Amino acid sequence: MAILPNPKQNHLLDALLSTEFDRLLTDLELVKMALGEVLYEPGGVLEHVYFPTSCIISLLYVMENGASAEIAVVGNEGILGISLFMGGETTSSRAVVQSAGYAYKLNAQLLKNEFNRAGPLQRLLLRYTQALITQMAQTAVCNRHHSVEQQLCRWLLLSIDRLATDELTMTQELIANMLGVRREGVTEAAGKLQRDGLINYSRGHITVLNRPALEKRSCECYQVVKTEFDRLLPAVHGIAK
Amino acid sequence: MAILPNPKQNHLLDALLSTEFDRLLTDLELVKMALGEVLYEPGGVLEHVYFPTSCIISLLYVMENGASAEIAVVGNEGILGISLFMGGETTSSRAVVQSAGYAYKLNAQLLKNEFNRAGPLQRLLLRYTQALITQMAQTAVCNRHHSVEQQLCRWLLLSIDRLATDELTMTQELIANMLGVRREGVTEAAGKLQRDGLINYSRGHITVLNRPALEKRSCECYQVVKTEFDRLLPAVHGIAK
DNA sequence: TTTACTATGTTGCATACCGCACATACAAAG
DNA sequence: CTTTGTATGTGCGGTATGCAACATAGTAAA
Repeated sequence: MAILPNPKQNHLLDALLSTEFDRLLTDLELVKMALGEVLYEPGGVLEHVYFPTSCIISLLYVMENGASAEIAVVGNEGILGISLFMGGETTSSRAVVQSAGYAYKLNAQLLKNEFNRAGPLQRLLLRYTQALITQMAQTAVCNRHHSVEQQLCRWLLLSIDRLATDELTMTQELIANMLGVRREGVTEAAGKLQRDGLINYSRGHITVLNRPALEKRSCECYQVVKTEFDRLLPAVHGIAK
Repeated sequence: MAILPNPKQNHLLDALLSTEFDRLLTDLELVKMALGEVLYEPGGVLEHVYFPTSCIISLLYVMENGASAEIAVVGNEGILGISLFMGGETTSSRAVVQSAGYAYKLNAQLLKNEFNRAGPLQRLLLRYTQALITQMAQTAVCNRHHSVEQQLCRWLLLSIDRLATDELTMTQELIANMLGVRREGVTEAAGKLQRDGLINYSRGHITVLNRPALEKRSCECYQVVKTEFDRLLPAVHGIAK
């Protein structure tokens, strides 16, 4: 069950050329990520970046009045800390562990050095950033136009895509915070999905039972994001040339 | 009144070192941008990038059902076509001229070559992209939590910041498309702002009369975006070292 | 001046979501 | 087994916005 953690479980690390990978390998530190752990606060200085293998990180913005909204999620397909190499120096949103698991931590300066070689790793990270931009843009659209149910479907799909399993550990309360809606709204939408046999949940454990049906009930946003990630970041396995 | 167009009116071009600027100068082509002109369609191949000097470009996503939402705006502080150097090759959203004016057009390959030198221009473009990401993220938050009036204020402020003037040529119908709300909603919000003396409008011409008051009525999103642009892209004037 | 068009104003109704209050049900700890 | 806490279910009123239909008013062309 518990798979032995391995840096190659992160798609970006997996896509590196062996020379680049070897340069970083000794500095990659395996860390356990606990649910709810806050990795970055807005405005903080970036000391490390994280390559998730089996956890999911939420990027969220918390407003002055305390209300929040998720901007994007990062899982084993990506890296947390893009503003490091984009030049921001500081983080721009809060990063919270949404699903517990493992990640590899890397010193910020080391990644920056590698990025500045302007080689395959740089190109790979920029492509990933482009995919992340698509996810953010689609989140904006989704927030404007789609119902809570549609957004919940999108959110569940994006989450299970980033885990090996069809099961999530996540209360409705937390999902509501992510989506920036009321908990009751999530309860209602989730209740419908459960009655229709698409999902099953109980006290913080959600299981997706009928994935195709969930995709149908979701808005187009899920497919747009997924397609763009697949296009920009195909499973390249060490051939990021 | 009509200022002679000059590439240096674009802040990114203005921030370049003279050696870089000189390499590009002869290939910069001044183009007139007409209101409503569509520069990119999603999925299209990028043949040119644009450096606006006196126009504003809207990046918008149009959904399957025809509804739309603005993702970000690009004016003389930026460049249209970031996915070129981010590695996407194709554009990911529709780009429409929101306010007529001028821009400098540049062959995509030339910019790509310059970007790949991994020098000051690359760092500048990445910083700009980071600022654009902030704008998109904030749009997502704003769409979730703020009223039409607040969003209208934000939108007006972001727009006039990107022009030299306090006047915009823009019907309420078009603003509604950008914000992804009903035209009536804009009419109502704009009517209130006019009654309170903050703006003046008539048949597609909007004048901002009381900018500080507009900032007060806006949500925090405007300041967040503005602060981040100012932080990442101070007026450097040829010292992007 | 008249006509036609486009932009803006207004009203009525439907609905999705919010905020609040509280009921229920499951689960872990004593 | 009981207690306690957390997760989920439900109902009620309020509000913002959506959808639709139509009125008015500038502007420009005939």
